[in-house]
Amino acid sequence: MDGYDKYAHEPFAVTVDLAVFTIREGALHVLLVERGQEPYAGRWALPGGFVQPDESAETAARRELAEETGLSDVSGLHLEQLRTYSEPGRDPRMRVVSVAFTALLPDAPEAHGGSDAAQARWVPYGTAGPLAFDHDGILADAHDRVGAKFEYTCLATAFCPPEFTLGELQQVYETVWGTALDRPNFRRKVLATPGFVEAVPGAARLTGGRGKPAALYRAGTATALHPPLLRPVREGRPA
Amino acid sequence: MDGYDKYAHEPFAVTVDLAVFTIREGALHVLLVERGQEPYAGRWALPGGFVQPDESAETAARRELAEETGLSDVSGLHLEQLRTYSEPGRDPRMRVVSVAFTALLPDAPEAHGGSDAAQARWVPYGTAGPLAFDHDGILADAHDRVGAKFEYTCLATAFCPPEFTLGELQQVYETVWGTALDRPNFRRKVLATPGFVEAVPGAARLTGGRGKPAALYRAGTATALHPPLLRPVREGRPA
DNA sequence: CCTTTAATAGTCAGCCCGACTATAAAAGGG
DNA sequence: CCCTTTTATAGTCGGGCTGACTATTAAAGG
Repeated sequence: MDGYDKYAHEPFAVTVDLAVFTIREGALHVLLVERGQEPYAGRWALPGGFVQPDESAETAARRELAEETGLSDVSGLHLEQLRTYSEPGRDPRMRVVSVAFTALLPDAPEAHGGSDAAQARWVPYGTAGPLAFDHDGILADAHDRVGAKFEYTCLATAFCPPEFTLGELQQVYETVWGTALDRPNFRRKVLATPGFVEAVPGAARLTGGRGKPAALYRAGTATALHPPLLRPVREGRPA
Repeated sequence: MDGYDKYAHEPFAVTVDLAVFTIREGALHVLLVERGQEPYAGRWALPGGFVQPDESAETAARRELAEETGLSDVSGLHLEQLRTYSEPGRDPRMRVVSVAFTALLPDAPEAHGGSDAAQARWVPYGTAGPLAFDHDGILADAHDRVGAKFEYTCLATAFCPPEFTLGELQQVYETVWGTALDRPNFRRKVLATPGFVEAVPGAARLTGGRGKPAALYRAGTATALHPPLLRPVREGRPA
């Protein structure tokens, strides 16, 4: 970081890009916006925007998250820096360095237009055509990261409402990993991990579906999973 | 990434900062440079520099790595993006966004001055006083990341020379984790993981120390560790 | 030649986990 | 009202990984 006298080149624009995930009807969805201008006019893209002079990338990301989702309070949502994308040609207009973030939402509020003219929409993961810029790569990296963190953190509860059943938590894992899990074993593992979930004192849900009503749980205080909850190895076809 | 008409603010300077680790005489060392100018004149700092207009942050990081270590070929070294630091006040002179990287070196070539005027030096991890800027935090984050990745990747071989003994590999783990490991169990685990290490055909080292000569191994082709090699839980005092 | 040192081999019990079966408690249909 | 369906929850059993530990081998040094 010495040698500031070298500062004799064009400066950079710094943006944030957001990969915002939620689960709707048992399927993983991503928040996308439709671009109205060139380049990539009409293509879908990750929401994002410029970092303002007085804010950090994290602050900018949370501000964009609030704007694009229309939620009034995004302070409790999981927001995590993914990595920074800085290839020289990634934006044809100018030199843009983008700090990518991943966010996880429990329920899916209908995306509203936000302050920008662009329309924001929830799209099932994998169904959107090629995205603008290098956003396909960013989105894939974000999905990989979330899947990997599910193994050794309690992150999955970020997809759940404040109170949830173990069946719902298991569906979150199955949706993100794309794998079926054994219900008794999943239950045993979650309950055996101290601080992962804690039982809600005197309640059990019944009205919802048919079948025995499930007990309700809240997210616990733990953040890491020791030992980890490894996803099953798919040995059918080694990818 | 829409709304480029908003681009009506001061631009950012983009730099890379490097946390370069190596192991010398059984102790973890970090590459640091001494600052010659204000601010933080005389303080130690992580090596780094500006990203040039025609290069990505990764390219800039590898270029800086070559300059600061004096190595002619850094193409095979492990270099990994850590995260980006963008707090508005982190550099008192101007708005600087820094992409931090972590690098791992097998042997420790004596640090030479590099192209900059600043002197580069290997310093035992933890012994350097408060570093310049927010580099203490970056260095701590890098150390955490390396320790965590040792659990579920084959990254530890990046600290080893091309051919090494299992005892040396174990010392790498013990140095980074700061924990003692059981030798037979470590050996069993490493050899049971396919692709972690592969035996060198017909060689055994003898001249070095007294005791039975150890077999030599090379880094394998595997990159991930399934199941992971978890570091022992220190239950003496819960940090 | 004996001791020291370090690598390697082997043993054994406990725990976690995958696979599986059994029971409980609701809804729905005849 | 009973019986089936559905889902949650409890329990079992064997294999594999792991921590703790002991034994053997092969060198160096006095």
